[in-house]
Amino acid sequence: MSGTPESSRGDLARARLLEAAVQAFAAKGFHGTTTRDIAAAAGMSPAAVYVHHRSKEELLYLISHDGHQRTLDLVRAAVAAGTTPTEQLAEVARRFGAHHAEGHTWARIVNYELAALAPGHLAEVLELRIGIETEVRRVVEAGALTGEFDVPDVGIATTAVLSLGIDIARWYREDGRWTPADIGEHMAALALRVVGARQ
Amino acid sequence: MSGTPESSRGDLARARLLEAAVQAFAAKGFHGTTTRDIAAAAGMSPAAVYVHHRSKEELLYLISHDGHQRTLDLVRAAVAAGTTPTEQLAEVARRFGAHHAEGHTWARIVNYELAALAPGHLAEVLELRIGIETEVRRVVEAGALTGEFDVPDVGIATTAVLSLGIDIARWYREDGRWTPADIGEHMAALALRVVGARQ
DNA sequence: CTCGTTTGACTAAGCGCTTGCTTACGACGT
DNA sequence: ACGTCGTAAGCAAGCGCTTAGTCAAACGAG
Repeated sequence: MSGTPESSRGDLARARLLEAAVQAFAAKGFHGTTTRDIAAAAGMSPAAVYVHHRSKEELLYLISHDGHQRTLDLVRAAVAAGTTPTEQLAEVARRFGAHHAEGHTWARIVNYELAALAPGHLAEVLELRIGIETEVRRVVEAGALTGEFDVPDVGIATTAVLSLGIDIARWYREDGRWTPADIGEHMAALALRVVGARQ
Repeated sequence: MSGTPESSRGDLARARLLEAAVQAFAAKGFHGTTTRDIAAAAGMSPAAVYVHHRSKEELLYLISHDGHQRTLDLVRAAVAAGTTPTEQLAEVARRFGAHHAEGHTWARIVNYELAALAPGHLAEVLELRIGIETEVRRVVEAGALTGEFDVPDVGIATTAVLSLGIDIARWYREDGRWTPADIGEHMAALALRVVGARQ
């Protein structure tokens, strides 16, 4: 019991290393990053990584799991914030898009470094991904059922909405001319067009 | 002057190594792949890689450059195959989508391994990417001008069309329920919705 | 309050292994 | 006999991770 559990000396160092790993993995990929890179970016010696984390892969897992969990929570909150499928889909796309622009750094890791996860960790993360996809699919299905949407193929429409959001992590630049909020608005409009929503 | 230039012994080995590199880079990423992986997949010794190619990075460059060039050619041909922006955009999305599904393996490398290219090679490849984007943007702009399309933002619409195609490389599985041709058809329809084309 | 002891954060050094790539040298078709 | 194609062996560098130990802060007995 030494002070608040969030701000102990060790926890701070752990978070600093994690943030350094996020930047490095996003810029150079998991395999392109060395543990010495991470340590240097955190202003510590190479051995410090192993004081606070079990392995380089564990750092990736922590980033990936946390990123997926937060995204799943965000999507569920967006669905809960609307009453009709149209409202729900727009809100999901808006928040999902803004989230991926704002957090494009970790989003790159979350979406493009899955292959570097250990089998057990990958399985855990894939379940969260299925959860995210399922949430979106349900909204699309509901809209198709009420006739609000016109979707030739629910799977393609779901994938397309997710694609538009995920791919933001690939093309987004902070010095570009759109803010995350702008992108969220555009994504909401695009998602409604993709599902053929009645205007 | 020894036989056809395409089928000499050396050229065959070169192509075999290149194909092995495509499979390996796509599965494990550039930095996750070793030159021994590539040699083994081509059924040769580790040193054989360097008989036919200058470096591991050169293999990536050859794959990336060729992939981009073929995509640019494909987009230009698709534009030339239509007369109105609506026809042109549908054809671009159709061929672009089918191409990315059919060639999802190299498409992963082409779109997600840019950071591993040497600076000079990267610059060359980025110019081809700009060419591809420009072709699509011109069609979107033309449609907006004729009133066939309803686009609040040309940049976002262009990016969205490209996103839908590029992201196929991430999610496409050969054992899924859509063929590349199916995906091409869906992409054509989705692209028209994205730009608000009059039906 | 004092002072030896404990605890946790951190590092210098380095271990065993793998990496991209090179060198020296055979094998084989023409 | 010659040039092309290929390999066995290995080098220097870099990799993930470990070990042994330093140091400052926290602690508890007297």
